[in-house]
Amino acid sequence: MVEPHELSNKKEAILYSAFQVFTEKGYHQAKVSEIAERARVGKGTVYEYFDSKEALLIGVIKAGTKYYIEQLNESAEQAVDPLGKLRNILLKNVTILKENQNFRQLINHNFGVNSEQFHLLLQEQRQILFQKIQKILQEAINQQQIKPIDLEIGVRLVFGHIIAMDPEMGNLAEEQINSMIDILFKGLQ
Amino acid sequence: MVEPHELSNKKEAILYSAFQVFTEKGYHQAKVSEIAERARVGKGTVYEYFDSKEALLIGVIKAGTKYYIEQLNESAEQAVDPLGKLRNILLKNVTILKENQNFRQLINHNFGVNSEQFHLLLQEQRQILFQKIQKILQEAINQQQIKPIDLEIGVRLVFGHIIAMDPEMGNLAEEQINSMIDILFKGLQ
Amino acid sequence: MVEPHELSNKKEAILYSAFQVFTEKGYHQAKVSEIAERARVGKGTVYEYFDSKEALLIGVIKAGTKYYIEQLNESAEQAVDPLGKLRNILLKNVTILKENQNFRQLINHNFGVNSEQFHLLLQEQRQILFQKIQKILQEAINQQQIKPIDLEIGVRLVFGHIIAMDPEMGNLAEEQINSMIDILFKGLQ
Amino acid sequence: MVEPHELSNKKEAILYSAFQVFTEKGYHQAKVSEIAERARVGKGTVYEYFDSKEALLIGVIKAGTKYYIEQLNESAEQAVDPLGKLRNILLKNVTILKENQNFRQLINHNFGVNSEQFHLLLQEQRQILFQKIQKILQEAINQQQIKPIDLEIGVRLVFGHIIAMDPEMGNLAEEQINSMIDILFKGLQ
DNA sequence: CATGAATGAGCTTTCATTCAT
DNA sequence: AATGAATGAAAGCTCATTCAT
Repeated sequence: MVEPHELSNKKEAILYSAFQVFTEKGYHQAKVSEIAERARVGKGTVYEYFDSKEALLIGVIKAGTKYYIEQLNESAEQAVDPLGKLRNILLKNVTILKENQNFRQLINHNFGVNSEQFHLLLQEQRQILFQKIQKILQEAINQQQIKPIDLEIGVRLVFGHIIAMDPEMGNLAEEQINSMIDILFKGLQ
Repeated sequence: MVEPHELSNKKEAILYSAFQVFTEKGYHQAKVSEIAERARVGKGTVYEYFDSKEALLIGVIKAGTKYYIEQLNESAEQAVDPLGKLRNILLKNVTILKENQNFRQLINHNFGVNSEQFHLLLQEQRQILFQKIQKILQEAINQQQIKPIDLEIGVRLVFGHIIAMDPEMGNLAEEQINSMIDILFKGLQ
Repeated sequence: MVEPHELSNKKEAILYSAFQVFTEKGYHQAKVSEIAERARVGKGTVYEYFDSKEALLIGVIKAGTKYYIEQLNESAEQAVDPLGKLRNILLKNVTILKENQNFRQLINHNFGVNSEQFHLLLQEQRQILFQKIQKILQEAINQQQIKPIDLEIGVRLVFGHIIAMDPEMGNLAEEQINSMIDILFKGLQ
Repeated sequence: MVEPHELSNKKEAILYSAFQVFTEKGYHQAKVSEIAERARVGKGTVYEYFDSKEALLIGVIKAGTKYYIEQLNESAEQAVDPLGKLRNILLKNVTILKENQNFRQLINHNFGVNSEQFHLLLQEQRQILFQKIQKILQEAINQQQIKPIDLEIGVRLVFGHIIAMDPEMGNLAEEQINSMIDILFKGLQ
């Protein structure tokens, strides 16, 4: 485990430390002073790199979702046929959430942050994911792996599955996860 | 639209006013003083009826989820066969969320409230809903309307659909909603 | 032990209940509502009999010091010669304070009450005690039991002894108390 | 007279300003905001140096009693024989209390503060004084300046004298004070 | 670039007191 | 005379942010 202050550059140290603190305590309970301490920098230094506590949250979320989407993309690329890609995305998603429950908490526990910017960012990130899924679904339709459906609906169904398999509701066996995906695919065929 | 202070009894006026304010601003941004003002009572009066700001949030959530679950139950009862009930619940859910977007916000915007009690309450309410769905799925299996599946999986799939049809991601036409439900049912058969 | 609410008339019940609560918690920690409850009357009723919380404290102190001084007087009267009276007063004082430690606390714990009236009252009561002592000392001088001293000094010395024998600093054996009085008398002779 | 804000360091300015306000108004009537204002610092700054309002009171008392006991010690050291030391302590005590009536008020007016810590501190300080007196009395006994008495009693008698000579009951002439001390010594011989 | 001492706006909560019944 | 629901002033404390060094 890397400690925040061991990171080479200060901005990253602050970001990582903020990730930890926001995750553990939630935005409102998190203190800038604690973030600074864990990053082993002065409180003022945090403000050299980020305009405000909220900007810090935004930064953390940005870095987090970037990583998340990259991971999903990578795992998608390891399959060739569209349904294989979709299955990989769904499986990987469970893995990421399970291995990194903090990440989930980071977003959920901070949903209460009433900030236009925060919500726009989350929506934006969701859009990126949605477009990826949409593209895969279109391929699947083109290759007649699933019947032609309204893509809006398709994306939502996949997203619903992502939520349905969230380890926060309790862990699922590999087998159960695959069954759930099978049911989705069967419905779509 | 009824104004909070028009409600006959003070407790209800406070509860309703709190609902509005929590919804609009989120828990942390909400001021007890504003809640009191809108309910046209003194700040102290709020504390006559609720022990703390948090107790007020709990009260609001309790009233809200009670209403929500009652509505879903009622609409379920209007069908006789299990899949009909399930369809009704899913349809009604969309209607409730659409008509009452505040309610969604109330829960989402306050998810960040770091309170044991708050999370327990939400979990408890979700359990009630889950048990209802589980019972319906069992009936559907018994009547051979769907194939015998792991109920855990079944409940999650329905829950995933509830999320997938959330009007917050944009409104869906009646037709689209029904197709989504059809896909679910097809997957389960 | 008599409970406050068993007293025949409401004013006394309130007074006694106030005595208990002020004693146990001190003036600032005492709540009018608790005083009312213990006296088994409504909060409003307290205000029928006393203008304010402070007036209630004054009332309690008045009743308490009246009792205290009466007791000292009575015990003084049980001796005939002045020095005997003085010894009795000093002995009785220890007994009262020991048996009724609450009474001490009532005065000490509320010394912080920053009220002109309160301090005047205490001073007034002290004056009454001082005059009694002064009179006895004068008699003792007249009867040549002690040498003629400045009465101001004499009164203070007796008062100092009262404090010196306070059971709050720890209990003294009967024998120790008498030794202390002997030392005082020897000094005065 | 030095104004609090003229003190070189902030902590001292706050301490002195707190001393004034606690003295003038008593603990409960004192507002942290007023203490801050008089020290010409922000309210938050007070909390940088002291954890709470109560910690501030403790700090003030500590500084005050430290000064008080140091003064008494110093004046004791200016005599060689034990009874001389005792006389010096008693005389100095009157001077301190007279010159610094606030100090007395600080302790008396705050006796009502219902805090374990506060009372422990006062008791502790009283013990220090008592031990000093006890040691002197023992020396006096050893040197046969007074007859061998129970030291517990001796200490109390001296303490009673300290109270008896309190300028709050009215000023005493130098001569009167010395007579009072003479009476004590005569009693002890 | 880096710091952390200083700041003060802003919030929840308590409770003496009032007054309509 | 008796009540207690309603009130709102008042105060301690937190912590994001600033800025002089």
